[in-house]
Formats: sequence, structure tokens, C-alpha cells
Amino acid sequence: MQTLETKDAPSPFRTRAEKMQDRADKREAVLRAAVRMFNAHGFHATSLDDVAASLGISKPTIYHYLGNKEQVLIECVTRGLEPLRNAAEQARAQAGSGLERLRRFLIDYARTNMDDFGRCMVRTGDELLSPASAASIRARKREIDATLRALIAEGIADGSIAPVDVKMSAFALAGALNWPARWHDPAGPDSPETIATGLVDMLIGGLAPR
Amino acid sequence: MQTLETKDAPSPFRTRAEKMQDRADKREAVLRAAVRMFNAHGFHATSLDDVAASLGISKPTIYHYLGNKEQVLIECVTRGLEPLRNAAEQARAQAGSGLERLRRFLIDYARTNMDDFGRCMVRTGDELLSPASAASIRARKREIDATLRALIAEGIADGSIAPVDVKMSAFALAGALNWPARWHDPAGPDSPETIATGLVDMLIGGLAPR
DNA sequence: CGACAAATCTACTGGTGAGTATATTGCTTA
DNA sequence: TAAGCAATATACTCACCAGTAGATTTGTCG
Repeated sequence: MQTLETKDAPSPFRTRAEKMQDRADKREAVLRAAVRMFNAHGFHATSLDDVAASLGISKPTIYHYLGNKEQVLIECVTRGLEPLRNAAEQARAQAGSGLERLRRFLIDYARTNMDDFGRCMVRTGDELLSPASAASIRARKREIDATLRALIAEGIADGSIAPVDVKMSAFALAGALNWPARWHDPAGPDSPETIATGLVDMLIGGLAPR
Repeated sequence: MQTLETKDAPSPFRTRAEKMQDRADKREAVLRAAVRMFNAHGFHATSLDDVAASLGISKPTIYHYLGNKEQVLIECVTRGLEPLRNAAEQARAQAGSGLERLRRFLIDYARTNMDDFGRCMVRTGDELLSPASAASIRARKREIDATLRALIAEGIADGSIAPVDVKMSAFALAGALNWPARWHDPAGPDSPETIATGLVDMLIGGLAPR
């Protein structure tokens, strides 16, 4: 077979697969532009005309790729949720004490909450979505929360975590690690990595001296 | 002078002071109705016509008392901020170790974040406000944060708090205690009091066993 | 080639909701 | 009693924006 395709002379004749990739890339570009504007000005204050303009395209093109405005938001939130689901799955599969696995998970959790889609996911309340979509997203968030609680419970069981109230601790952790979605400045001096470990270590150690 | 005013026979002829009170009460009622709807459906999804209808009045009446929609929101946020400022002032004035004073402050902080105005205050991001108002509110929030950091620093100095990173801890605490504004259900089984102490004690003790 | 589908545009429609103009009523005060 | 102000209503205007209609181009496949 003749795969004469070379990197330095890309043919202008796209294959089927390449065109699907093109389409996916464009979808992605729309989502990136949208999520940035949602984060900067809020969902309602961002018009799809603005998003389109920022890409040098027109509004119907967005509809061509994504259907409608709510769909754009849902996709953004979904992309924000995905890394969390992966982190959760990994945490469940991993070896180690409850605390060690929890720590790893929390750091991933905090880190992904600081990227564009993660921020959008954290900041998108139910009230922005149709009841059906809100329910679907709430369900996915609940899964993450279930993992979080399971890890805490396992840590308590194996003695690596103090006998805390599981539900309350899960809320405290989630709150502390979601909050950067509102204050973290990507242009600032602290990297998401630094912030994530800083927050998590404080939460594990507590304020009281040991 | 003849202050014949009796409780059981309230005269329909209001005095000057009573009328000012009337006006204040009505303003207050509008704010209460508005903040409830803002919390339930979000600021943009709540029209002033809806707020007015929920009180059996008309939109111009709201404009009569509050000027415009942003002003309504600003007043709600301000009312949410007020108890925090009081708690901060009290904490600064009080005696006791840094940790004791911090603990008291954090519990107040958490509790007030769960009432109508507190929730609204936490959930109202800069993007909903004009730049000028956003700046003014950000400044007031910064003061609260400064108190929080000062209390942590004092606790470290007097040895009642472990030598943690002050800035990071302040963010972790604020995040954990703001989060209930998004999830707490006033109709649920857990009282704000219970949640506040539960969260705070977990944050002070940390997850790791002692 | 000719028909079809994908991608994209310009130019609209229709609804919603903030904010206003103006009228009315009734109390207060000169 | 007339003037003035507070409180409230009805009935608008105006801007914005989600979503759509329909035209155009271009590549693909029978």
C-alpha cells in the first residue's frame, strides 16, 4: 500500500479520517473559546455572537457544530468532569493506604479544577441548565463525591485517617479544593501544582499543632 | 407631652418615624424576596417583574425603593457581608489564644454563609456586577480575608496553630466554609450550627490521625 | 456531469426583560 | 384649599440575543 503521506508536504486532499479530525478540532476550538468567555464574563453575559467573533466565524457555524447554547455549556462542563472521573477511577484502582490514595486523588482534583474546563464545571450551578441536564451532571458529580467518601472511609478503616465525620470531611475537602476555580489567576505566580499540594497538605495536617 | 400611643389600638395615622420605618420595612421585604429568587434561579434568570409579582406589587415600585436591578443585588450582597464584618471586628477585639479566636470566627463565618443573604454574597461573582461595584465589594471581602490571615498568623505566633502557610490556609478555610452556600439545604436535617462546627473542627484537626 | 452533503455566510424573527413616561391617589403642610 | 410629595399602577420603549431561513460554495460519489 502507498502511504506516501509525508509530514513536510501535507496534501491538501484530506482523507475521511482527516476530515473527521478537522471537524473535531473545530468543535474543540469553539469550546475553548466559549469556556474562556464563560469564565471571564459568566454564561449569561456571553453571547454566542461574541464567541463566534472571537474566532472570526459567524454564529450559525457554532450551531452547526454544537446545536445550541446550552449544549455548548454542557460540553464544557463535561470536559471539566472527565479528568475527575479518570482520577477517581485511578484512585479506586490504586494500591496504598487510604490516606495515600486520597492524597493523590485530592491533588489531581485540585489541579484539574484550575484549568479552563474545570473552572467552568465548578462554577456552573444547576440554575444555568435545564432540569434534565442539571440532573445528569449532578449525578456525575455525585459519583466523584462517592469516590471521595469511599477513600476517606477506607482511610479511617485502615487507620491512616483519623475517625472524622465522613460526609462533613468530604464537603470540607471539596469546598477547599473547588474554591481556586474562583480565585486562582493562571497568570499569577503560583502554579496549580503548588496550590494543589499546598491546600491538600494543609487539609491533611490541620491547623492545630501536632 | 402626650404619648398616648398604645399597643392594642394602633392608630392609622402614622408619625414621621413610623413612616420611615414603613419604608425601611418595604425595602427589606423587596430584598428578602429578591435574594430568595436570586438564590433559587440565579440573578440573570430572575426578572424584577417576577420579584414584584411574588410580593403582589409592580416593577416600578421596586425601582422606587431600590433604583435598579444591580442596586438590588448590591444591597443583598452588602447585607450578606455585614455579619462577617461584625464577626471579624469581634474576633479582633477578643481575648484568648489565636486558635480559640479563629475557631469562634470561623464558626460565625460558616453560619452566616448559610443564610439567604450570605449565600447570595458568596455566590455573586464579580462578573455580575459593574466594575465599580465589583471593586468595592472585593475590597470589603479582602478585609475579611485580612482578618482571617491575621488570626492565623497570631495563632502561629502564640503556638496555638501549627506553622502552616498562612495564605494557603486562609484560602482552604474560606473555600471549605463558603461551599455550603452552594450545597446546604435549609430544609434538610443538618442545622447551620451543626454544619459550621463540624466543618471547623475537621479543618482544625485535619485528616491525619494524631 | 449532476446530485447530494458539508460548511459557512448574511439577514432575518421573536421573545424577553430592564428601565421609563405618565397618571392616580392620598397625605402633609403652607 | 392649593401645592407638593410619596407611593403605586399601567402601559409603554428599546436593546439584546437565541435561534432560524435560506443562499452560497465546494468537495464527493454514483
